[in-house]
Amino acid sequence: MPETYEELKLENQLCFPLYACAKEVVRQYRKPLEEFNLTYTQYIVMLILWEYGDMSEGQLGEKIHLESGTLAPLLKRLEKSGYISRSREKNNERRLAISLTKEGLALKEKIRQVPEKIHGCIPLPDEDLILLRALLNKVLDKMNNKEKEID
Amino acid sequence: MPETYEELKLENQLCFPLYACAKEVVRQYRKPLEEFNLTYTQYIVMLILWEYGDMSEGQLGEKIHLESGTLAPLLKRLEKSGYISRSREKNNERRLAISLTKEGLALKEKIRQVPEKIHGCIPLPDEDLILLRALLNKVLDKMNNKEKEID
DNA sequence: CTCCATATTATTGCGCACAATTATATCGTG
DNA sequence: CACGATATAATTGTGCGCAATAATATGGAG
Repeated sequence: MPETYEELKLENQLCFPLYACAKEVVRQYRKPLEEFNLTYTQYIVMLILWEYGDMSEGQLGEKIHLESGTLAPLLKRLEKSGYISRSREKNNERRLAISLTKEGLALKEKIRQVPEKIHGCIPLPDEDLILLRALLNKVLDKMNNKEKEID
Repeated sequence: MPETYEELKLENQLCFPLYACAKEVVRQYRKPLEEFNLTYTQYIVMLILWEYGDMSEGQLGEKIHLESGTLAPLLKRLEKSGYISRSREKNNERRLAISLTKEGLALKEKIRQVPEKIHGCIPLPDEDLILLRALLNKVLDKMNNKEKEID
């Protein structure tokens, strides 16, 4: 009986399409974000701040699934770009308060066209996109809950 | 009429769950791959070589969606680990031939348990996983074809 | 109040990712 | 053959991502 190693084939794994797809989508965002001087990850940070308001670095890290090793320098760059300000919280000087600047808030209006542009680049009917999004959100939800159970 | 910026909410976008999910999955792979001295991307390279056989750096790059800027140093590290060898093709010295070593081939047998382990970490019923995989592969397929149309 | 444990962020080191550039080999045309 | 165009890979510079560690602030027990 020949050995086919089915479980190692790319087509039969989730890891590769997820990896490749994520990279492709990030690539699509590069150009439209360029004019705003934002990287993809910085853009996600801005989305979070717009939606949930100012918060500490740690809270931000939880939402975006990033540690301070990545977030700390990234936030410094966002501050340099003028979109956020970094300051210690008065009540607890360990915490770093991340606040939107006036420019950061104003960006929200200017950048609205971007998701629309990207949407046009992803070659799948809307119903498939909705399904895909739902499945991915489901995985994230369950993974988040799993982590909390361990605590 | 209040402005809700629906199109900028995380839940309504594909980009964020895709980004976060991909990161989480890569994270799951880190530990099981550690004992083989492989990173996630190196693991994908090995999967490609096992499935399709030896090829040039450029061909590999097409399959994994990576440029030489990433691939060149990564392949040097894989060579250092003993899993592949790098040599110029006789017929065309511009091309870098990537071949599996004996250790690289042997690894295939040892590593078979890994996908199984990961599968257990992704908290979704099998039918959802199959659907998710199919949707992601569909996006990749269409994006690949789109690129080719441009040429 | 002191001291130790904990919380929070920053730093360092390594590897991935990519754009831009450089280096080298090959190919085609005169 | 010579020379410019193209193909292929390597290098450089910047930023993301993470583990490990360091630095600083807070809180609690005695």
